[in-house]
Amino acid sequence: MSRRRIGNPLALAVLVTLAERPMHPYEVATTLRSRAKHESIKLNYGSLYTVVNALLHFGLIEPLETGREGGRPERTVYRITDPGRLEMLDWLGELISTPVKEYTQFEAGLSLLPALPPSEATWLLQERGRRLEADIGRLRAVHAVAKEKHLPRLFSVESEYHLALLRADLAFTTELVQEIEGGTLDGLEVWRQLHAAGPWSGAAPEEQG
Amino acid sequence: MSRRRIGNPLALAVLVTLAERPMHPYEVATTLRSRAKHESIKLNYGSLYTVVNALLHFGLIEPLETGREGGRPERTVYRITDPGRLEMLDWLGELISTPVKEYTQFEAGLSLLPALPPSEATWLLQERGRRLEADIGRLRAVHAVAKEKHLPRLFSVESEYHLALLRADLAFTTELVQEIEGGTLDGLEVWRQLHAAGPWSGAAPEEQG
DNA sequence: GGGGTCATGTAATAGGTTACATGATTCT
DNA sequence: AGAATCATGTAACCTATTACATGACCCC
Repeated sequence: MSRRRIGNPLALAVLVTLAERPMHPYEVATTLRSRAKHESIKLNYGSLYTVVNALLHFGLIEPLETGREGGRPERTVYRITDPGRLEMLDWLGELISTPVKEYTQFEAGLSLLPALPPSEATWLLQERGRRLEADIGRLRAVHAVAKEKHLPRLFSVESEYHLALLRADLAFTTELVQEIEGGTLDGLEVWRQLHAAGPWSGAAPEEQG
Repeated sequence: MSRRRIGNPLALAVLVTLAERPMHPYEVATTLRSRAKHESIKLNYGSLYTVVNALLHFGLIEPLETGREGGRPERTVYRITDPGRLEMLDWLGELISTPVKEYTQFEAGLSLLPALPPSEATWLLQERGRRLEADIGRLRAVHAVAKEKHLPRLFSVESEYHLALLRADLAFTTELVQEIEGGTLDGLEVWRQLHAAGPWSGAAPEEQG
């Protein structure tokens, strides 16, 4: 996100789509939408023309032809350039080959967990478990439909990856709840005491650095 | 991130730290740093005073006392307010209880995978596998040290969660490589043909929407 | 004739990061 | 003597999202 001239993931999606064949921006958007790319990539179609202009500015795409039909606004068909193709390969390659720390909401929450009383934490974690189960159920249903339609798995690997992560998340959550409830979590006593003497009482917990 | 008046995770970290005891901003930062919270929460200490001002503005914290020692800049000790405590509980509760779609880099990459030739994809995935193994190794080493120091596991749940995700990621990646190399991935033929007839040839792949 | 979609674009705003600025104190 | 740390703050900047604006075409 730092040294790459354009960081918006929509730009990569546009590049990939134009690598397939030249299109005008709106068609790129409908293509991406029809393939439900917004479910696996954080896309904001409102930024479409901004992004297209940026790609144009850096020479990653170029206008192929521009015409109008009837009284509709003039539309420009763009194609990907050689530098654009390079950028796409490099960018996509990086996404695939290089794991980066992602800072998930839950990880942040867990690292602040001691600030909640154990009983409330337990309840919240159980709630999370239920929601994860529901999410998993929905995703599996989607996969079942995809299978019925004989869509090759190649085109839903991202969804299977997501499912794998959800399962790992659920397993972790369930186990954590059990450890708290079963009293086997190391540190549980400290945690209880922290909240026993009044609301998050003045006593400072031990330093961990 | 939308309806919450302050969305910056640093603000939550500040609230939690001040819930423990009143401090001046700089001390909050050193506390967070010493506990290595930046490893599990995306914190930008450069935004510290901006965030503190925002918290103050919305009445989530308030100045307790303000003094100066020697010729140093005057420093203000803040404490959390009742609304601040509420906000903290609500926010933290949401992070724990409610799974949200996170849009990881890898998932984005996977959803665009067909744009890469299978051979290159395989190589990139293998590279990812190696890096994940290294990451996992490092994390396990950290955990071993923590165990030696007898730090209660309660204070490293976030790290164990992260480890669980890394493992799931690695398992998925390894399996995907095997399916491509073993030729058992459904859609592999389409994929090969897509790239056989020239560079990401003009042939449009089937619609999937 | 009215609502939705086709199709493009821009201006304002929001949100956060970076860089800069200051100056004393403490460590080496 | 010089570097690092203590301690605070602000202004500029960047990036992206939101909202607005326009107008023709198509279906019911």
